[in-house]
Amino acid sequence: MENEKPGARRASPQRPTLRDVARLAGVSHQTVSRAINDKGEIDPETRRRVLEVAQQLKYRPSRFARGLVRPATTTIGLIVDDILNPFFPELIAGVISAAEQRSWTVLISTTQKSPSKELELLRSLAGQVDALIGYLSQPDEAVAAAVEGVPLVVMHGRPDHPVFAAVEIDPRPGIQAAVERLIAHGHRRIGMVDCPGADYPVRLDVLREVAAAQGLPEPVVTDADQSQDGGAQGLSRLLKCDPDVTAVLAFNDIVAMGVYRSARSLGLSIPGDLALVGFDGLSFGDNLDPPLTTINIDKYRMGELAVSQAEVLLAGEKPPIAMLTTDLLVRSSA
Amino acid sequence: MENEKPGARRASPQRPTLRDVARLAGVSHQTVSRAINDKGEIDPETRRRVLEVAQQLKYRPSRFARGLVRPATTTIGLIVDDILNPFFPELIAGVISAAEQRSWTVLISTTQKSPSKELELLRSLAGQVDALIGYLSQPDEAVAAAVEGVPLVVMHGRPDHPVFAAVEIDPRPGIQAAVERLIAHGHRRIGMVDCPGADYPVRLDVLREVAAAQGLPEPVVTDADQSQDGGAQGLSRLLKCDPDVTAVLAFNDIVAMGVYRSARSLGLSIPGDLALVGFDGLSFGDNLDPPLTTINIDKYRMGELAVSQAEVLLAGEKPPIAMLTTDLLVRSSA
DNA sequence: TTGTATGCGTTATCAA
DNA sequence: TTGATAACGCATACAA
Repeated sequence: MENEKPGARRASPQRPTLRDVARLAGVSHQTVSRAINDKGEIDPETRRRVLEVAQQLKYRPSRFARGLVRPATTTIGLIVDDILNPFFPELIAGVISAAEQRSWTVLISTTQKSPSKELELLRSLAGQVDALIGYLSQPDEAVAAAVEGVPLVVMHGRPDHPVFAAVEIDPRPGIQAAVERLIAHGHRRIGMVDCPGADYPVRLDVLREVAAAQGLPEPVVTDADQSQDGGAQGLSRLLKCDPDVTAVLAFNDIVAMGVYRSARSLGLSIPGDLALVGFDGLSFGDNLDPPLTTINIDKYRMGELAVSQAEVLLAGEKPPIAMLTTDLLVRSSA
Repeated sequence: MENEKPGARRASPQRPTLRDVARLAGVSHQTVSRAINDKGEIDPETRRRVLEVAQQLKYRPSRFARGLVRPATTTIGLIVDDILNPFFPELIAGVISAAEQRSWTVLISTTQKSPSKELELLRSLAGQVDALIGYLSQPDEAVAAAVEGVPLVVMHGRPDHPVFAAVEIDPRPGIQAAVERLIAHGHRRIGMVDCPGADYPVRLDVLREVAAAQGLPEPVVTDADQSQDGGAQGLSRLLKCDPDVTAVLAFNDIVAMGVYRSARSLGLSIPGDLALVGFDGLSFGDNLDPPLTTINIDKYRMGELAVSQAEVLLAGEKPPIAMLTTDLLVRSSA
């Protein structure tokens, strides 16, 4: 019996299917499948003909239908704050590389500093992937609700969450080394341009502890926006609070760049008048004048670790927090 | 008739399906579907029960099965050279934003400067997306074979290809403005640290034309690797060729950073002894000392344009090349 | 309110 | 070498 409506039943501009090709080539859809997938058991001539028709129809297999039938390929989603911050590309590179090793594919999205979009993005991505990795800012409960059971690895630096896996940064070794170096250079009054709420364990707390342990006076602190402008304003505020500060720890390298600018306009030389230590170990810090001494994080490794965590999650277990250490990358600003 | 093997038929650790949940909840799979998708026609109580079972089973709908049945969502793949080069994150941001506006999802991959992986990546990605956008280095024929009919937008700067769509950068306005500025500052002998093969239209050619049109002597050129080291070596080679060069155009900002370093070690001040113009308009150039004057490309817009091109391709047409202009971003190095 | 039957586009099995 | 036929997991008419 002939089918009345070959392909006319479908909504207008739809993609051709295996059956469409089959019909036009006068074979069964199964034969087309053989041709497309280069299976052996097929006459070279029919193969050629089928392929020709397929090309003419611009046939392309549906990834959904394939996914349904073929052995599972795992896909992970990665959400970052702001891809323009050089911190993330390195992290992303680590994630991609680790995923590639496992033949996973990764889907990347960014909220571009608009935290309001985070939940929505999380929700939409959660429907498309097997696991998620995120540098997030929304509250854990909201996040948990949004991902609805999809395994999630967080890197946002937060206390332990019951179901998420996490990779965290231990700022202590780096801060310890930085403080020791500052002391060795005669500094005692340390200031910090902080960006509260964005880190855990909290860098400032660690700085205070280390300073206290070394017999230093309580560090002077000012809160700033996580940006160059924030850093610039932060330094002038810091100096207004306490003009005797001779060394500054910036929340991160971006903030540190603001400190450079501010120092320059204040007529302060680095490291002569002011020693400066950044945080993150961004490579471009090496091109600042003078090159920025900074507490380094292995961002690439961080991405790799996140993928490992996701792997464990996917296996149905909850891994312990993956800890990443820090060290001091000595350049010239301190 | 009872089914003998409820779920035992499947390979061991497989994901639960709608039917598994249905069985455990003692309802039909259809009812489960209703509960999961929050359809109205369902008793709140059974809904609750079903959801509970689903959660307990850690049920998550298959994205493939959904994709098969639901109205199509389009996914595009983006391949870049090297996500660590700050040029790309901006471009990526543009792509993501434009895709988001269309409710498309983006799959990002990078070859990390390993061109050999490019074709393989292309092939694998081609199977997972509806269209591709790529900053590629392999020959067009090889690329065409790899993507096998998947619509592709290229940004690698190459002569027109019969089936790919393209977005290209017109370096002329920027170079014109740069040369004029250099002339206004008394420069006549211009050098270029070039990275041949990576651009089209070729920046060097344009520079030559512009210089000639302005009655300047033929620019001195040296070929360099597209990296900081390349830039550093490039400058010393350039100066060895012609010690009278007073102004340099770098192939891009990364190369320009190498020029800075080299100039510093040569005891040359910028812009006093040597005027320097970069290419790309990377934002970090503003933090160099002195801030880098550079020929700017709107990278974000470039990403947006690529998505538009993809959209046209997806509609079955081949769009004309999208041209992106350049301008001079005057900072202080020239 | 709930269940039955059907189809989405592909691959795999098995018979012709 | 080819072609029926049956999954894959889900959603949606339509029937109960």
